[in-house]
Amino acid sequence: MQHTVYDFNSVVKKNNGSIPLTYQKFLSLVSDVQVKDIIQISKGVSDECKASDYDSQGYDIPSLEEFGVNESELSECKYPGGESEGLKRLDVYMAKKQWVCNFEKPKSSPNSIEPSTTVLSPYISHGCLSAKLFYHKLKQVENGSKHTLPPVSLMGQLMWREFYYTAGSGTENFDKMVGNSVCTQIPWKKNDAHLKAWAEGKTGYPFVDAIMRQLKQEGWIHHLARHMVACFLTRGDLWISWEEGAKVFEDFLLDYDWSLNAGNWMWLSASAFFYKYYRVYSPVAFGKKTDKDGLYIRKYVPELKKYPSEFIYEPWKAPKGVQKTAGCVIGEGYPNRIVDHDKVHKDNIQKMNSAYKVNKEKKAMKRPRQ
DNA sequence: CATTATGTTGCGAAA
DNA sequence: GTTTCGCAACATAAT
Ligand SMILES: Cc1cc2nc3c(=O)[nH]c(=O)nc-3n(C[C@H](O)[C@H](O)[C@H](O)COP(=O)(O)OP(=O)(O)OC[C@H]3O[C@@H](n4cnc5c(N)ncnc54)[C@H](O)[C@@H]3O)c2cc1C
Repeated sequence: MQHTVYDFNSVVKKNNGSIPLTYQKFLSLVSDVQVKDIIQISKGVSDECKASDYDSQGYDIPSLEEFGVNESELSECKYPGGESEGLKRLDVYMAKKQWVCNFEKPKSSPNSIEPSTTVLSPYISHGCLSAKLFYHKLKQVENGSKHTLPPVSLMGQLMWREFYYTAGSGTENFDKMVGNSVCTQIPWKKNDAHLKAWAEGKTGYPFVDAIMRQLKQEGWIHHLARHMVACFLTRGDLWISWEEGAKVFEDFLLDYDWSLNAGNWMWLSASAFFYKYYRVYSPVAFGKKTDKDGLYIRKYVPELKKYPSEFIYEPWKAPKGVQKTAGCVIGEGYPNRIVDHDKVHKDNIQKMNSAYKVNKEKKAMKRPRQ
């Protein structure tokens, strides 16, 4: 039994003992692997395996009340747990043949009010939904029809998961920078005030704050929303270690997964797998592409609800009068920006540049010419 | 060994 | 309005 579609040990073996460092390389390694059918378990627990008190309620999952949680104080549960819910969700999406066959991840929206991707991740991460079952259902839906391809297709998404599992399983200290052979060493700085502002959704950048608040409230945010806030915390704006961000994600993501979280954080911080560090997300421009009027911001940062669309992504630019009319003065009802993106992101590109230089020199030292 | 093609998903100014 | 280029050159895999 395994948690992945492919056996990552044999993938690594096939690659002469080292992990594939690119997605395309990974795909080529698994291209001729026949994925076995899933095992159907239809029977219940057989009688001889049942303890004498099998039917007693003593082994039931404790209720929220027993954990000391007052259910009425919780916000709506958007993604209820369990296998039945996971299978139901899988069925809903697999029934949309057109949608699956046209799926292109980079074109999906990070800030739609309802998720633009499947949100199967919490179920897959918790073992409520088998990655192999997802694989076979997807093959079935794609079969015979024209469809998009990895990396952008829905199947491609599942392959990203396989890719990161392979990398994570074959790399020491994969969830850290130090001692991690695939991770570029970058001199991140500690800044507890900035880290706290980021984690609480109080950076003063409405799009970033909306995403962090959705994460806290609902436990799931879109992949590109993760890009936005991960870039902002690390190489884009705050220059704080990706490990700090990963810890916050671990606390709040319903779909938290050791390999996927660490791997994607390294990607976003241009520490591994992705290297074009001058591609920096703008907290003002990025969200506008898919949500010009900032409806998403208005939902998760309600103090800005009444702002005109012109200023919803950069409320500090609104004249005082407009701020007052909208019922929220910047610096009082909503925080001032903790950094100036236009300035710091340029400085940070320079810092990335020198970090890469140092790394290159170190690598050259380690492997002198034979 | 050197060279070259490729890479999920940036942005903003210039042409 | 659309395409191209700068950021300043990235790493990896293939040849
Ligand atoms: C900084 C950062 C941290 C992340 N941390 C996690 C995490 O802890 N757990 C987690 O499951 N995903 C993580 N992801 C990956 C990705 O964002 C989520 O898997 C995806 O958004 C889940 O939504 P979905 O099920 O609707 O995805 P879909 O687009 O519907 O994809 C289907 C499935 O493919 C897999 N998948 C999709 N995208 C990725 C990806 N980039 N990498 C690996 N597998 C992927 C997931 O299992 C997902 O359920 C992270 C991404 C970033 C940028």
